[in-house]
Amino acid sequence: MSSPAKHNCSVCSLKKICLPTGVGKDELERLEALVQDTKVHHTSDEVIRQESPFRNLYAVKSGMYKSVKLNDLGEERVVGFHLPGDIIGLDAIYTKTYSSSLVALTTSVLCQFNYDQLVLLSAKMPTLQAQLMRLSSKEINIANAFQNAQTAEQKLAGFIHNLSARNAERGFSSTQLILSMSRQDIASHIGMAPETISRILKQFQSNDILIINKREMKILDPARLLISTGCAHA
Amino acid sequence: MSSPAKHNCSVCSLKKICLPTGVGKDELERLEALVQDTKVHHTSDEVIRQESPFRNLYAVKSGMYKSVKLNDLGEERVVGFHLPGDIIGLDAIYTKTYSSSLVALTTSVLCQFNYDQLVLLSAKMPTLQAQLMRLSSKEINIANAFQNAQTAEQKLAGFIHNLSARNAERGFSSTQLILSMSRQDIASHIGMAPETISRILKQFQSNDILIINKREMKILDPARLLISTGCAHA
DNA sequence: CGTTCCGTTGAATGGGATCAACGATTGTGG
DNA sequence: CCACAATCGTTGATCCCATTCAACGGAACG
Repeated sequence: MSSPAKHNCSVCSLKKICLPTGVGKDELERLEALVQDTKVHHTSDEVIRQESPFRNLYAVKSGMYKSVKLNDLGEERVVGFHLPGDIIGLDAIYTKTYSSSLVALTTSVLCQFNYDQLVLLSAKMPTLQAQLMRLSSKEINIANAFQNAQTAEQKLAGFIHNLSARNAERGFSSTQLILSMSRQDIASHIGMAPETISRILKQFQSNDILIINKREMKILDPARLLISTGCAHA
Repeated sequence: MSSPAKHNCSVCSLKKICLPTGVGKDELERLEALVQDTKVHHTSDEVIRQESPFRNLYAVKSGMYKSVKLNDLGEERVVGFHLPGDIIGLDAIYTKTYSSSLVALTTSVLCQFNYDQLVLLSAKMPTLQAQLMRLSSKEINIANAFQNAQTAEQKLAGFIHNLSARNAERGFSSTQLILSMSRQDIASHIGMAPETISRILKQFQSNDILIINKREMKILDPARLLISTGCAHA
């Protein structure tokens, strides 16, 4: 299911958005020393089990993961997708148990930080403390992001736009996206039927807003995609 | 619009859920000294203007507030309601500007904390730092709470159940609720038409799940209300 | 006393879910 | 290596839930 791998925050391309952001060079070594494990996972590997006790925060080093929440009725819901640089587990600080399971969507690598040690270190490193609060704050914004969408078109456009923006934030292409997740995962995440995803993607294609081939998407008209989200005017 | 009022965390009934949680007695005085202002607001007062620069966190001392977000198309959306003890502004730490406006729903009181000073203080007070992270983490959970609901019935039941739980958390009644907000505000918050709110409340009443008179609600059958949320089985 | 907003009710419409079927892809085991 | 199963993605037809439009009584307010 997983195998060890080398880690080194100093040379990691994601340090600009990940935990080390704002942390000084010398201090970085102390943060690095705290990374207990860096593990490789493969598609469908379950990394975190929902309800298990909270001990670690995780940072995505490469690949993609999804968070899946199971309710008392046995219904599954994808609560989020995690890209490289994302911090996972911030919501569990309060609840003390992980609120969802974490599953790899493709071959992916995860860095692991023990939270108690992180807290001890951040007490001595104001920059780390500040970054922890910033990331936690960012997570609140992410969670609130999808509240605007009313129609299925707006929901899906918002999802794609968001994925595009997050890609850009990481220095990846904002127009060339690889959807590592299935249509069902997308549907579950934004709260609609997979059939509707299909139909609206088709609609976007016939309007020349994007081209999609299997799980490779090319955004042709970012401006009209943004308008489709219902968040901006023409 | 607002007038000064006395503040004193030590004797505040909300210290068990508010910022002071976990903070020692002597340390509490230093936190108290940091409260710059405690102001009284009245219905419809705008306390925070969306997009204004982030400087302070706020804690609700009494009453109720709503957060309202305006998008580029001029559409308004209620993104949250704030009860006594709630911390407001945690999402703005990342964005550096407030992402929504804050409006009083009734005569209410707010405590104001300068964030920079709070950070300086928390560097010396691990308990305060821990509470800031806990509260931020809690906010992530709140934002994710409504993702489960599919139907209008589930959304509204979830909203009422949530309000009831938050009331209980504060030592108030979990069955006797005062809805300080309008039906339109509720509708905007959970993403449905105010007419539908009316119809489903009527349905809940004829099923003897609750009784509602103007803005006073009495929950008769919390168990069946929970089932209506679609989060639990019978 | 008129005006405005709030809350409710009725009737009609439509958007998205649901059900069903099918080809394509992936994965499995003999 | 291939037959088979299972999942994925798409398309079509139907239905139902929630929005929309419209109207009205009541309360709050100036």
